Amino acid sequence: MSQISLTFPDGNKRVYDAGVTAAEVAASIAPSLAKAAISAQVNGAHWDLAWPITEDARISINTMKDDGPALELIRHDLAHIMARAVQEIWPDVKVTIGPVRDYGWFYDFDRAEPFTPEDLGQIEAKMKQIINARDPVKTEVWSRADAIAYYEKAGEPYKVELVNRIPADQDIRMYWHGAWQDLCRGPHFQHTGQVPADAFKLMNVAGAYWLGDSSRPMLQRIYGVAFKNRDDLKAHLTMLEEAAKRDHRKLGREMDLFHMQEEAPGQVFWHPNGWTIYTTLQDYMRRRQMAGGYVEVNTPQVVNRKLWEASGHWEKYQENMFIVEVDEEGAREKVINALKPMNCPCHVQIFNVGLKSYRDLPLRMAEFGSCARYEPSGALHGIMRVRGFTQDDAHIFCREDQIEAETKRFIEFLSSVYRDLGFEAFKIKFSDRPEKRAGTDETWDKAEAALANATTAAGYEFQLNPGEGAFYGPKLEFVLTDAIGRDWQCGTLQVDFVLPERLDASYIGEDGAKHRPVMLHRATLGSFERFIGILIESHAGKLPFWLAPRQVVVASIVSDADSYVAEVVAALRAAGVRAEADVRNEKINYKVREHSVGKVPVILAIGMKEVEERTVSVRRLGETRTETVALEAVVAEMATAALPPDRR
RNA sequence: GCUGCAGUAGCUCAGUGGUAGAGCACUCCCUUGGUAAGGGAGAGGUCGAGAGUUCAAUCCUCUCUUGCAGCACCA
Repeated sequence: MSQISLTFPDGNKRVYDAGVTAAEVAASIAPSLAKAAISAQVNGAHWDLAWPITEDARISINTMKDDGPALELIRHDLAHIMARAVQEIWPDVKVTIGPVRDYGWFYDFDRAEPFTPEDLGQIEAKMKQIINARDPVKTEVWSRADAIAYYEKAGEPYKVELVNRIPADQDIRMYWHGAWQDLCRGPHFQHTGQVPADAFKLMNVAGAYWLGDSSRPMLQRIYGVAFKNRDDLKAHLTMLEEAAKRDHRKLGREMDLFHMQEEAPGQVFWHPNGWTIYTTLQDYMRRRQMAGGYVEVNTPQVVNRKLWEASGHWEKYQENMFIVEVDEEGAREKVINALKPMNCPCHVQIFNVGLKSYRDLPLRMAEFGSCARYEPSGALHGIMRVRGFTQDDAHIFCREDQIEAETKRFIEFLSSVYRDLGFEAFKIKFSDRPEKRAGTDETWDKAEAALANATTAAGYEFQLNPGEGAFYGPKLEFVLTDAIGRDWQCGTLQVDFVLPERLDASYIGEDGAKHRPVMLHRATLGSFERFIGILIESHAGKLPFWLAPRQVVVASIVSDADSYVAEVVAALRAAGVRAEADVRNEKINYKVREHSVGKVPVILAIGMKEVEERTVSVRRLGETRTETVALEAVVAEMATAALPPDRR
């Protein structure tokens, strides 16, 4: 038998017979390691203890102390254990796939009856039985034909399809937990009893299309979470509860920011408090954009279909557009308009008025553009995914050789804005050419390189989203995360070669001839609606002072202080602070509680002592201590705090 | 759009085949109280909309609508 050399993490090498398993390697080092081993890393790959090693390799043995591999095995084994539990309870259920994901796993089943919450309890109980049975896990590599024959006989059509989809150069691995069998690439524990029986929980059931394809059958997906021990599970469940308290839909109601109602699904009724946030943010963005070399425009909401036909939206985007038909007197047929879903075609119309010179480029045309999109009903989500929203949109008309500089300039602009708004970290996703696309490969090469280079030059890394670009050009997405970890695209920058062509935009170059500009679609916040949703969640409603709708509440302790309260409020307002008086016939405890719950950053309490001394008692949100400060000093401090970041 | 679940007072929620209840919020009265809920009284609901079954529907059935979770979508 041939021999192989294995290199350990400390650099030591040892020679083994080819085909030695990771379990045998562990045993050869120490009995204690053999006992503690759960899996191995072989040349970086996560390796089942039972798999043979056939060539020279770097190896390290994993134990339960190695979080990454341990959690991977726990969650992965639980996926199979859950599938087995389901099939033991309902033998006619068809199994499909069950991968590990953040904090746990899911498994998709085909079953005519829906799973109920009671079913989940029953499945959990069965899973614990399977774990306690400590069934051995066995792995074998099979031929494709054998695997297909096996699953056909077993009546598992989804598995047959999965086997057929495994690439030719990959092993087809069959696993058994006791007598129960599943197709899986592994690795797994050695027996089911290695999974902690008290550190997992089945969370919910939801529909999911087979293979993610909406033309395929809908399956039932059961989600579970799992950890190494019960405390970690508890901590996770507590974290979810805390996150729910930060939900912008809940805080929006509690802080009286906005509401939505049946008659206008996916559209926001902004209340005074919420609209204060909105306009404060918009004022800030307007100043930043002016300083950043943009010109601001405004364009129509309702536009005739002819423009949408010319831009291509009528063909590609009609399903998402609100169409407005108007009976015009004397007209042969109805006039058809659409609410604008995007601002770009309108901006090109402004660009097209008069002749543009190369000296005008780059022309950065901004609009707080109110858009309406008929989003699919299931996609709506609070104020984060809506049908009516306002983008902080702009289109940069430039030459191809200006794309890179403009992109870098925008990333720097965006990151400065995000920093001002409290987002130090954000993700950048880079979506490159899709299969169906306009433009030549050469142009795509240039555009993609420009985006990638500009991102790197601005000092950021990006995550590649292969093939996810728009048909008209590649794009960057700037992604922020909500309270429970869902990603939301906020900012974006998209290169567009197509629209200038379709709408015949041109400029006169140095050579005196007409040229086609490139358009960069870009948004910094994305939409005010979504961004404010993120802002609320990331601050748990405790917005920075300059954005807080009510910055200061001046609360009387006794009614004899009322006139001084009014004086304090007036002084604060005169200094540009959003201040309100609370002289209700309530105890100070009550007022403090109510305004603390309402996330007012500063409460100034006023009793007779303050009246006599011309001071105020300052209580800041999140603190229980108070301090007594002279009125003038507080007004000056609050006035400074109320300044937006770009004015400090 | 798809699958599942849900819609009862402003909010959070209980409840029943014989047309409804709690707590908080709201209004009024008492209370002037020093930093997270003082006390009392009162008002408030076409039980999401429509149709059907029934002597009788908030409750059962169907359709629609909105929301929630996930999937799909996301120029």
